[in-house]
Amino acid sequence: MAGKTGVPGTGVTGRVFAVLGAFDAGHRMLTLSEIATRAGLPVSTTHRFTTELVSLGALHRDSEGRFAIGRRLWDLGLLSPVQTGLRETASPYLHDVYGATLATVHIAVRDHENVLYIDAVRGNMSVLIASTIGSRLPLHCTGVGKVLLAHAPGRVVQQVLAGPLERVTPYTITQPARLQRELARVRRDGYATTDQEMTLGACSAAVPIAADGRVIAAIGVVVPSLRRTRARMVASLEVAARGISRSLERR
Amino acid sequence: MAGKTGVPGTGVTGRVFAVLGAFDAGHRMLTLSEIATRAGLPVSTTHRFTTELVSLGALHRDSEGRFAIGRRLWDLGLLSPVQTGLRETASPYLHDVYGATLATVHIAVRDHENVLYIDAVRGNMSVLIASTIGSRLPLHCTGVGKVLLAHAPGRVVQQVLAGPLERVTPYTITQPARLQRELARVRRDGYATTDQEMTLGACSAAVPIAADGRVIAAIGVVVPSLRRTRARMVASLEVAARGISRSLERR
DNA sequence: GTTCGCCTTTCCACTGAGTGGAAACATTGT
DNA sequence: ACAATGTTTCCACTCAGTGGAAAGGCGAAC
Repeated sequence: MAGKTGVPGTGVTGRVFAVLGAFDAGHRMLTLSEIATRAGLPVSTTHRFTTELVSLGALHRDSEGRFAIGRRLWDLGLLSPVQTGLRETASPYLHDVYGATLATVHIAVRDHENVLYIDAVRGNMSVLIASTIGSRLPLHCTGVGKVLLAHAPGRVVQQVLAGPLERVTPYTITQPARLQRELARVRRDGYATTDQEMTLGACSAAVPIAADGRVIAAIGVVVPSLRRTRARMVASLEVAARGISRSLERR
Repeated sequence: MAGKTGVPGTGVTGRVFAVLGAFDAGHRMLTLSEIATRAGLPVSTTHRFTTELVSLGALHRDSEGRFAIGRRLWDLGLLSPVQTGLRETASPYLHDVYGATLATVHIAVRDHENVLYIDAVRGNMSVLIASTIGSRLPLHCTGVGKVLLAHAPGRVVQQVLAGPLERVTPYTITQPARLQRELARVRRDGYATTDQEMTLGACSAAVPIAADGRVIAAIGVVVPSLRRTRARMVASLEVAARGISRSLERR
């Protein structure tokens, strides 16, 4: 969450990225000295960098002198390959699921020991929700996270089971053994669910997306309750997941 | 289109961005020497930069040694503020329009003398289409472009009318006077249309999105023909545009 | 198998680009 | 008017960045 304060990184490049790294989801607009503090750099150095970055379009400076990430970086980010193909392919299918369920729909990939949301469709009046596109959440307490973890290499599973399982809500699974059983269930049944394990009042269901026989992503829905709708949700998701897999393979 | 070859930029920062700038929509994966050439830098220098950028997560290197934009930049790009708020707010409304029309739906802002697509919803079996998220197209031959141009500062309009109006298809408007009349019509009627001016076989309709009394974006649809559907398309778009404006204002 | 050509990686002596403390400047609040 | 805080400019020092060259790899051609 917090933006890696300190650690100036070895070269100039590292320091430039320390400046850029001062920005995060909770800090989208920063003043010069805030950047300096958060990046762990002297003000004058920071000033020089920001000035140059602004002239390069990597940063934007508003009329009040505050900085924000610029369009140039937005452009560059969109060229990141892994996501691009997947997102564009999956997007229509996410809408299909949304249309069928009116639930918030997500697609996510695993990024080390986190789930990284790469796209989302949410209605006008959907539930709350912690996840936005680009956000990272723990694997063990989200629907898509459980799916991704269940199909991750053993090494990763070990690491997650070993590292403390953060208790996000009273319902979060924090016992390694229980999580392990849950993961086995996910592999057996082909889908994962959560019940208020990440956000109170929110349940989720998720299924894997395969390509070349490997699970590369997961799609899921978030709803207030799964009581009466679990079967329908899972069915919708499975249809979409198959469609996405098929689209990915013919190219 | 092509990725700014040469121009090493003054400082180290400039050179780093020359490296990153070697990537564009047509060149998402590059080898070391390709980057060096496109960035106008010596190979050894490029090598040093790329190595450092990879370790920072700004670049990704695949198993065959080719480079691509990394996740770190994807993350950063998503923090770019202008788009973020607008995109998230508009997204559900775009789906509404898609649901009502089954046409490809776009939202775009003006970026200098281009239209910059910031989000899109397209169906499984939609028309072709040149625009992807993040792509820039001329203002004078797209629906959203005309809307944005019609409400742009006089200075911008002058510049576009003066600069040669690129003929993209045989139907593209290339006479300044005719474009000017068209813009007046757009302001009067509150919507713009195109008929195969950007892509053969594709027509579009678009309306402005206002915030604080200024036009800040435009949404539009792309369809094979507007003959029988123009009124419905415009109506759907107007409802969505009003909704987006309202959502933007209460915050 | 050998050779050629291209791409990548490592090395290192040189030097100018980057550094950051300090002081001047601007802005805001009391 | 004064203090406090944030921003910008300046400049002497030096260390980080530079890039030519050579070595190492890889694959295609012969």
